[in-house]
Amino acid sequence: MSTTRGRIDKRQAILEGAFTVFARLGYAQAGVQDIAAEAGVAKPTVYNHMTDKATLFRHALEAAARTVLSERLAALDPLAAPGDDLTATLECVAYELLRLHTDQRSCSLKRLLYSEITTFPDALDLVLDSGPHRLNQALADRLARLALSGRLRTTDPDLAAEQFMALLTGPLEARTRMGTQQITDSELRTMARTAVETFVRAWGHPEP
Amino acid sequence: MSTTRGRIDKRQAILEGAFTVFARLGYAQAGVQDIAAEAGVAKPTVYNHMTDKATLFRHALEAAARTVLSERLAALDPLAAPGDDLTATLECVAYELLRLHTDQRSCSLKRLLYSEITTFPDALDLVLDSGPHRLNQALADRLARLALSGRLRTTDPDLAAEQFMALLTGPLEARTRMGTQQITDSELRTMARTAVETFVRAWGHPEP
Amino acid sequence: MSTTRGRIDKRQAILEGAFTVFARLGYAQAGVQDIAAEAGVAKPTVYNHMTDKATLFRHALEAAARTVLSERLAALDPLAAPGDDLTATLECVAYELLRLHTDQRSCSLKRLLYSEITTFPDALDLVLDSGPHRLNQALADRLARLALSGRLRTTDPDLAAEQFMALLTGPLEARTRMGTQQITDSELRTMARTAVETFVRAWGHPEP
Amino acid sequence: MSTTRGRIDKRQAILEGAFTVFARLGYAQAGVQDIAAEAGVAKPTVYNHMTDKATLFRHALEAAARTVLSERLAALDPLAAPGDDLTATLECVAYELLRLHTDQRSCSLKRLLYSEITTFPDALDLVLDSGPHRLNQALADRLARLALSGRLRTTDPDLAAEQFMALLTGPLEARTRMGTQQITDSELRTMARTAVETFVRAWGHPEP
DNA sequence: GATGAATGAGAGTTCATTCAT
DNA sequence: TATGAATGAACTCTCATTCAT
Repeated sequence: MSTTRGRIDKRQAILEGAFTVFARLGYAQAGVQDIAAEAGVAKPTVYNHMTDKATLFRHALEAAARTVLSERLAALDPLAAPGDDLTATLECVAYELLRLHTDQRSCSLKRLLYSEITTFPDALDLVLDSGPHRLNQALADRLARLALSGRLRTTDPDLAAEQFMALLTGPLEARTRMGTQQITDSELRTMARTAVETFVRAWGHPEP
Repeated sequence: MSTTRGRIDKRQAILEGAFTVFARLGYAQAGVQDIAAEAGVAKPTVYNHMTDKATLFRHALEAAARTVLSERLAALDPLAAPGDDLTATLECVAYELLRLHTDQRSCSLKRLLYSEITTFPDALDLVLDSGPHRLNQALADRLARLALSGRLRTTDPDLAAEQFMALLTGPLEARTRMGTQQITDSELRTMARTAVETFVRAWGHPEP
Repeated sequence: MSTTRGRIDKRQAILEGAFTVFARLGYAQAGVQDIAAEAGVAKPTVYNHMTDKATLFRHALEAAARTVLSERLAALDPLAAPGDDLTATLECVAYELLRLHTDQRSCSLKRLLYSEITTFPDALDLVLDSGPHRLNQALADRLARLALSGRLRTTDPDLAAEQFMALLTGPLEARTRMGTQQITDSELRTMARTAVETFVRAWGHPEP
Repeated sequence: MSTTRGRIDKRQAILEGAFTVFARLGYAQAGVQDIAAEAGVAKPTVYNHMTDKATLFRHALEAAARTVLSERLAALDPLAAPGDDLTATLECVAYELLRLHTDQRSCSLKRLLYSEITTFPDALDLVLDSGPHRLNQALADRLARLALSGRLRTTDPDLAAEQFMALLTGPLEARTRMGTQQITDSELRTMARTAVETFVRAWGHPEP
């Protein structure tokens, strides 16, 4: 068992090291050497697990995307049982999503995707399909429930979800200088509040 | 004079060729050879004009960014003299901005920026500062005027501008698969209308 | 015992697999991996039997050389008891030798020797000494007996043997394109007859 | 012109260096590094002239084969105007051929051919066709003339040529240990005399 | 000023060989 | 004993960059 365990650990270490180095240097600049060093193994060991630098890249991307997605999905949980104060719940979710959108891994993943789209057109399928799309859909589901129970007045939950995410993350890009600048937690809360405010103004039920 | 002219032309050809090739292959994959070929000159000629591959990249990026910015600024012109139908004017501007955001050069520029942020931290200053920031500011100016004349009810034109752009371009990313997929013109118009609709609902003056 | 048996079998399998692969790819191109696969064992097992790739090569060569030599020696048997028609006997032996010289293993062995002479100068001692030399000597012995009994008129059986082999195998090289082209059996017979004819004309007793 | 000259010189140096190193180490063991060093140029320069290590090998082989062939053809010249003593002329030619067959380049060429036949099946076409075949044909032509003028009694000059070469070079292989051992000049002369003697005994006109 | 030729440095990939099981 | 996994060393080939023309 320990053998298998060791092998799995090494594979994991390689994938994580690969993502780290790719994120730091970009695909082309990152050397397999560097990745091996980061993972604490020898270069050929990398090739024993992955056939290619390209394959390594794809797998590293996929693993990171999986993690990122599940974190974001988890952030939607509060919407499943919103308290009396819908706006507060939305702000809570919004803040959490913002926080996740600005963390290291998320930014790196986005950057890597953008940079290598042309070289790895198929990487999009690995990441996008199981990424934003699924998140949007999950969010739309929640919003649909809220609409059904009369707490939102949209008839197009997909659109509402899309615009919620747009209002939330759109400003992020400029403020973080495309993910290069950290942003204070309080500013993050403000952004969440602002976005929710506009969202509610546009889609919220005018409670008398 | 013709010599000087030829020199300028060559410089221009090199910059454009560079941007084309960088966009196609990314910074690291693009060879100076390829760029020289694309520009129709010999490799050392490139070095006679630019000291470095890095310098070449920066200049090519800068030139492209200038073009992109001026196009976008021009798209805001209708807002200077909006007709009676504000919504229609906004939709017109929105559509034009969307069109510009989805064209080849814009997408390539964005991709290149994302990919090389870590390698060229200073490229952001060249592009961002004279890019989205200035566009946002110009848009905010227009919106402020509209607010002053009572046609919008915001007191924070910067925020309004930011959210206008967010509602507009946020959905773009998913729909064009990060710029890799073309999008039909009619869909573009729908997106413009949808964004403006929500924007007006949130910020428009409730005309009785 | 079965263990010992299995071990011996494995050793044999490794040696044969090694020769096969070396013959197919050459020493340097042949991977120990390939050899292990051909022999149906794992790579380290090869190293359990042979210390080195080089050692493996030497042993494989030696084994093949032994086989080849014994086959050729056996082909000389008819000369021990030549019938009345000496020419016919010679042709028979000649044909058999030619056949052996053109078979797969012989050609491969020759090729391997030539290719790795510089890398394995000692391989010559393993193969040559117990190869052509011994064959030549055996043939010379037979011819000496024939001379003694008056059926050949040479006084230098070594020379006669050498020239017999030369006349026989010299044309082979060109006709088989250095062993790459198969040759029809009838052509083989013709070549045997032609060589013997000339040999007899030069060395045969002018039977009145 | 000097530029062109320099380029040609370098190309020549590379080809010669390549042949030298390939001969010394074999195709697979020879590093492009080594070849470049031998030629006195940098590694990439080799790649500027030849696309591949394989291409380099082919060209080097071809060049060497051309040289070897022309030398051997020149050795046949005396047969064009044989003096009164045909045997002497034949011995002279035979000796020269032997000498050429035992020189460094010839042996190396043969070794390289044998070693890489499987990897470079087309190399045979480059070398053989313009090699032994043409030599055999040229020799056959000379012998045909001699037969016509009544100084040989063969009716099959091709066969005679083939056997002449066989008698000459067949013993060479064993005596030089496949080209690894030098051979004294006097032994070379003896071998030439012996071969011619047998040849004349078989094909020569029985001068009364 | 523009170019063909040359190069130093370095990348990905493979392989013979060795532990640990 | 036989093997899966790991590694150090080496190799082919590429590229940004610089002379000499």
